[in-house]
Amino acid sequence: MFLEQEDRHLSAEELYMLVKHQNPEIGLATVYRTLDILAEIGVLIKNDFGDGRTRYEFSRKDEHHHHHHLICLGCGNVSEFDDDLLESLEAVITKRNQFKVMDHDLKFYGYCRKCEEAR
Amino acid sequence: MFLEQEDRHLSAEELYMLVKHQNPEIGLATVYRTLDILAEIGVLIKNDFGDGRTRYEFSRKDEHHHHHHLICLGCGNVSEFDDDLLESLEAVITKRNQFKVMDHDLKFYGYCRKCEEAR
DNA sequence: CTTGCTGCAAAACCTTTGCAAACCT
DNA sequence: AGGTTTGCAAAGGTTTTGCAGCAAG
Repeated sequence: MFLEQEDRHLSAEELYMLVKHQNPEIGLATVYRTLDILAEIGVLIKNDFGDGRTRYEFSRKDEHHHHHHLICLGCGNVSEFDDDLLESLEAVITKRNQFKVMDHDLKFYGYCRKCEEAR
Repeated sequence: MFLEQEDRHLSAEELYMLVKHQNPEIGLATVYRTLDILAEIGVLIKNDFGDGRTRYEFSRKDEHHHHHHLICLGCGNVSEFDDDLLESLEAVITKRNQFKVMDHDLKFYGYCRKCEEAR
């Protein structure tokens, strides 16, 4: 399976449709199974943007700590955003809440330029 | 319906079980319908902690901006965490990414004291 | 020949919906 | 009566699983 085609945040169904063009007899289950494996070995990252389906993106190993997402409430498009400041926050939390932070997930919901103009 | 009983992050199913004790003939659909209404009028907040079900918590109007969550990877327990610093980040994002931020959602995954000790 | 991958269909899971019965006022 | 709310069962949407068949070593 070669899903090098896209660099975005696609759902299993969307990937299925794409892959089906190259390989019409593939099954949706195989896509899910492959995606699961790729996520497990760290090639992909699973994301939940609240639209009821899991979305996958490539994990870039040059990122020491992953980026965050800007989710447009108008068109649903997802863009990315880098920021370091949560790292220091984790230390504060660990001390203050007796909670050993392993990972974090930050999402911003709002409107992209196009959708904001259209409002 | 009186779900004053709990102050945590419960799922519809869990609330259903609780309410059923007082009122055994209630249906799960009614719980969902009521929860939807309460969320719509702002009494409850819907949360998605990645365990496949929506979890509800009371919205406290004394919070100008809502808190964030610490989710234990061991026992699944959810605790809360307050921090102001995302407010200023929103301004940066708006300028830098041409993205009008309406809301944000920050979650930390890790281990609570008990689970961390048990590891 | 044995092991692992595949596709298909069915199941699982959470949530929503249709509808008739029950409940107000 | 008229309108609303209910419970039940069925449907919905996404993801997982069982299993027989195919492929590969």
